[in-house]
Amino acid sequence: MSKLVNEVKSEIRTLLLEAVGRCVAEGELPVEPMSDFTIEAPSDVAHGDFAANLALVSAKTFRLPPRKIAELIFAQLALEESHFERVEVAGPGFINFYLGEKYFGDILKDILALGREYGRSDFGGGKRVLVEFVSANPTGPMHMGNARGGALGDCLAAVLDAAGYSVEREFYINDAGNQIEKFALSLDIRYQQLFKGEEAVPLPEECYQGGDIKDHAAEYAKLHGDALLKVSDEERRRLLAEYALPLNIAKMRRDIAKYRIEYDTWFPESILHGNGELEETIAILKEKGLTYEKDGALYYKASEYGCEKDEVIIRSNGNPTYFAVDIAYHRNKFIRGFERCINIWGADHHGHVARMKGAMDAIGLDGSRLDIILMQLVKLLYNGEPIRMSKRTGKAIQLADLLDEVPVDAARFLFNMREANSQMDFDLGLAIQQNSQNPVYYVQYAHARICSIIKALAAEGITLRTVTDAELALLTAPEERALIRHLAAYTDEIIAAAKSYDAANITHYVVDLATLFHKFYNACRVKGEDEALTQARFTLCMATKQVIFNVLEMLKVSAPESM
RNA sequence: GCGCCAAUAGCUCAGCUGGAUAGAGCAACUGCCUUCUAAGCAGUAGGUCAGGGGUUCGAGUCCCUUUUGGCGCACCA
Repeated sequence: MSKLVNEVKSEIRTLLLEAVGRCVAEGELPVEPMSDFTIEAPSDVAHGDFAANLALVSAKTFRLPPRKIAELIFAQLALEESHFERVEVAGPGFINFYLGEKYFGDILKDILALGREYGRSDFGGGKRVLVEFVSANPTGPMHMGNARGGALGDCLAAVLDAAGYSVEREFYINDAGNQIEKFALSLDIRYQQLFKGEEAVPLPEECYQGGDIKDHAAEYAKLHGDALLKVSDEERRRLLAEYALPLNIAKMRRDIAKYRIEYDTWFPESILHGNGELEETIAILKEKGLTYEKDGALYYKASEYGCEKDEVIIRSNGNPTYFAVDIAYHRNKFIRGFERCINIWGADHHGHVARMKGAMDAIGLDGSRLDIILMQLVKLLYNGEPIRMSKRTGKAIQLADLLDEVPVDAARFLFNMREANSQMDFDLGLAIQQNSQNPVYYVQYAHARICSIIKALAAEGITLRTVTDAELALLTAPEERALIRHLAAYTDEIIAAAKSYDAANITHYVVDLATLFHKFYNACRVKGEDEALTQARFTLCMATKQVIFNVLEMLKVSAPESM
């Protein structure tokens, strides 16, 4: 990782604390504990390369006006041997630090030396983290919500990986329980309808209404005829489900692969029913006195763990509820040794969050190590107009429909433009568009443009050579400095995204990077300048190309050499 | 009724977890290609940060409240 930015920040911290020490020694400031203060890169270049708010936050403890404190500290700052050429007190009491020119060149050298590793850090310290996302119900096709969840989860996992966590991706397959019985029943009805007519065997309200169920039944009938009419209801449903479920799961795997997601684990719910972990989990709750029976059902005392009311975990018919199995599933995750488990859930599950965390506490694990990211549902638009139905199937838009229409690059990128917890419009018209309105093309264009410059240089026999610090110091234009500052911020940006579990930081970062490059491109020429300047700008282009590439590679979006 | 999430330019959204004069893109208008990709750039215009209180050196950001939207309060998942 680049340590330059952090070195500089900690240098500022040291310089400031030493200055405060001298102020105290000379009796200019009282002896008080230091308040926490921040060192940030201001959005406005006129405020220096880094700004410290030390004087502002310590106004209260020092009982002096912030501006006065800043000036006392400023007078005691010793900049000799530091990275800084200038410091000033500004505004209400900020202390602004201006970097010397060598820093900017060092950033570029650092990026080129690190290559694909640039941006990665050990912030996460190798802690094991599990990201579970999509986990679509295998009883039907995946929908738009799964599309958003897939893009968010996969990119978040990538961000955490880059930030130094040991990340695994997991898909939980709900291949047992109530919804599978409903699935089997739905298949059964559709199967019987093929031979007896729809009127003779009506499909109950609570059954899956989708056409895919009909298709499965018809396909089975084509393969095996009416053989199943002779067996028991139970047997017929079991066989139909055993036929159709693997087909659905295989389809999900194909769509997921097409979406460039690679899971480390596909975890079937049925395992928990078979290996005794479900029983163990319930036994733990019982032993702790956290259950009771009522109306023939077994209740878990959720109200003792932050919930409004208690929850059924075993129904009066003897079947465990989804909640019970989910507790066992999350227990399993922690037993596997993950320090943190991150789940991406639809916002309609938010009522489940406190229950799940409370349940982890209840069984003696730590619910605070479970992080739930809630994702608001997606409203699909076409050039501003809401659309609900697929033109082709007349049914709700599926993930597969989306991937037929929208390039994977665009889908992955656009879904990560908004944080999970915001209601999102996804405009198909925009996503398909291959122009500047579409941010993913804007970014890719910047990459292609750099490649084009490199080709143009090569055509004239110019290749990148090692440039000296003095040559890199030629990069003084505001556009060049702004671009380098932004390149320098990348590692911190990934860490910020990892902390907030929000990959949208990164898409915004790379769009801004593309903007800064395009501005540079229009303001400064690379080819045809003085040889040293051409080489310095060539270096800047290569560093920019590397960072755009690193971002796109992390998001699994392609970085085209030409467009 | 109770709870969770949201509200920033005409539209879609940023705003670095409390910092300096609230920023982009789209839409509108004006410019920039005989020179590295115009899928680009520069400029003009656009705001009571939903309303009202509070906290403090300082609030779009934190607290309270009202309004308006989305979602949830099953022996569904």
